[in-house]
Amino acid sequence: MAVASDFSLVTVATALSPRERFEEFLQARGKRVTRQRRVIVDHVASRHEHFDAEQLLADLRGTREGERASRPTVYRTLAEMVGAGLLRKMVLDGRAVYEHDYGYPRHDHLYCTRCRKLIEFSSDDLAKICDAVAARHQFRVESHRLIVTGVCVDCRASRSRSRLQDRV
Amino acid sequence: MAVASDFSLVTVATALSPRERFEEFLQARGKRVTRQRRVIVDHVASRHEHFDAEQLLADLRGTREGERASRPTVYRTLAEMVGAGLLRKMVLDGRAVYEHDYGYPRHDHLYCTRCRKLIEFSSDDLAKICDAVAARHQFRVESHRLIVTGVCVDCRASRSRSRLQDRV
DNA sequence: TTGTCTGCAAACACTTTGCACTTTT
DNA sequence: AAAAGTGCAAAGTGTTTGCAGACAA
Repeated sequence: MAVASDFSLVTVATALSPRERFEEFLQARGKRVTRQRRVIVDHVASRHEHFDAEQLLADLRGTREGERASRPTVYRTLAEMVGAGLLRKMVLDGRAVYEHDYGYPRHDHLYCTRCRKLIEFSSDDLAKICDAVAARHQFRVESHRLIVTGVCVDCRASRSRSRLQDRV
Repeated sequence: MAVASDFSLVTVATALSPRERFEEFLQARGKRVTRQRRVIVDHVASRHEHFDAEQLLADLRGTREGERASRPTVYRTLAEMVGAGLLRKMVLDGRAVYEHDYGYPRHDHLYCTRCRKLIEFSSDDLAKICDAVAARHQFRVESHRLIVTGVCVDCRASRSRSRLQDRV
């Protein structure tokens, strides 16, 4: 899945590697650094695309024995990584999709309903709008999520392809 | 569930009642106007809050025989109402939540993670941002959805209440 | 009458959980 | 050794589907 790569340099600027950060997070709360957790963070860190639990599981199954993890462990570890601030979770078409959140600037998405591609973008004005609205309602903002749904350039060109059902 | 009611007057300005609009929609495509479909549109139209399938089902069960509908029929009819432009669907905490979309201006939401209340707001600037971003990516916008997550005034006041788990 | 709709039960996709065993600390 | 983690199988959610009988047109 294609992803805007303009942000990759930022990652380099991060002090700890995702794996280090995760281990620190685990140790800080008496959790253990297991083979499975290492395998999962490393695998996730090695790729920059959006992914879901099932994809990750399939990827790991494709690797050699000793680098795998069961479905429950994958789900449990993804949840921990979200807690550790390594991943962000969003729900799309009924299943959870994850993206990197460590060393990446906050951003939102354009979502193509035909090919299901996610295109990242960020907007300072958007944050201002959220703050202004929140202030008006005396609401304390923790985060926001904007998804702009439509059709991407590629799919506008090749309109032959049958449209996938919108299940937003 | 409390909802900003600033929009209610707009509803009055609508030409057809939700029920009429739905029947028109059904007839236009050879679908039938059944007792269940009538019961469901009427019930939904009689209330202005956000709701999910399970709530609607429970509400109908509380009414007298002859005004009920089975779970599959409720789900099927909600999907049709979305198709008819009567309802908008959004996914929150893992289940579909519906709100009126007929005669209501487009808006977005503040979502309180403590009491799970949805507060509506609308912003012209937001639409401009979406358009600008889309133009930059040659993306054709069909819709957008912004959810600002945080804590509402009421919950900020009564902080005693244990925080519900964030499952956005 | 004819074809759609309904309700039931069963199937679904995705995710979580109970528990005996394994591993890290 | 003690505590936490793993994998399996099973259980959950919320939602959808196959089908026989019910009903609108």
